[in-house]
Amino acid sequence: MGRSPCCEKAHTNKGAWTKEEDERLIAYIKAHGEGCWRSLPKAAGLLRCGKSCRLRWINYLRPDLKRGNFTHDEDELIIKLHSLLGNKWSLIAGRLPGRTDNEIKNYWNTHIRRKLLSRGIDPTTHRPINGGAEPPKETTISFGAVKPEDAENNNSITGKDSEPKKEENKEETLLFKSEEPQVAEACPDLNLELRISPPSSQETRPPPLPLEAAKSGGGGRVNGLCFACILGIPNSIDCTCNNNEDYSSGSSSSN
DNA sequence: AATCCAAGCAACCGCTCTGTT
DNA sequence: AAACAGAGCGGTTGCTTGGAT
Repeated sequence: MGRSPCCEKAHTNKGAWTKEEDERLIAYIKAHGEGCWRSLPKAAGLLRCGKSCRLRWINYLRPDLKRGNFTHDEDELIIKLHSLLGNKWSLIAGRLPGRTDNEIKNYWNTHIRRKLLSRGIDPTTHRPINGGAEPPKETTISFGAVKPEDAENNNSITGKDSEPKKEENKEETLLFKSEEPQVAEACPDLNLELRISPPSSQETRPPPLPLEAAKSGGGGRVNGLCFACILGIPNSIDCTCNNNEDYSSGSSSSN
């Protein structure tokens, strides 16, 4: 479609990053912020594509990255979120502070997939591998902090598979027929009527690690917050606590 | 000790989405 | 409304490393 390339490939390095490149990138971002990725390489004196710089920063150089092994709790949370969201790695990563989408995606493909298979669970459908073919049941997942009036609006989308379409205007209620009745089986403690908000910037993230909440299920509370609020889904119909105001005030800046 | 193979991870590629003109 | 540019996402690739033979 005649799109101009994101960079001039002939004069860009590829492959593994050198320490010097890392240092240049870190120094530049510390001094100027993340800004415009397209122009960053030139400004920083890097012979790299802007996309490459962005990826390197986000996946490896960012100071708030946790790195290291995933804990058992993180494993379980990833599984539950994946059963709800599918391969929406960035959304899943948004609920795991210090983890990147790429990291989670790799971890899923290398560890969790196998783990689920060994449990006799299909990692794609979260359904028992030998399980029967139950008819799809309707599941509601909502994205974004839905305003009451919006919730009333009929802007629900009905789809067929478990992969809800991307959020629209960050406020969209998705109603889809899940082919995954097994979600309830795999996670009987999860309230499937969830509203998932898009991941926001680090400052506006929900409180870290909603692990206890995930473990305790939809009804569980951590620090007085219900699971919906901990997932960054204030004002949802699933909210069972009274922290909506606190929450929305701190996480209103959307991306 | 050398070779082979599989697993893990970093990085790339192509596509889609979103904002701007 | 259409075209364009930039950013972000998900799938895939390929290199590195560690264990097995």
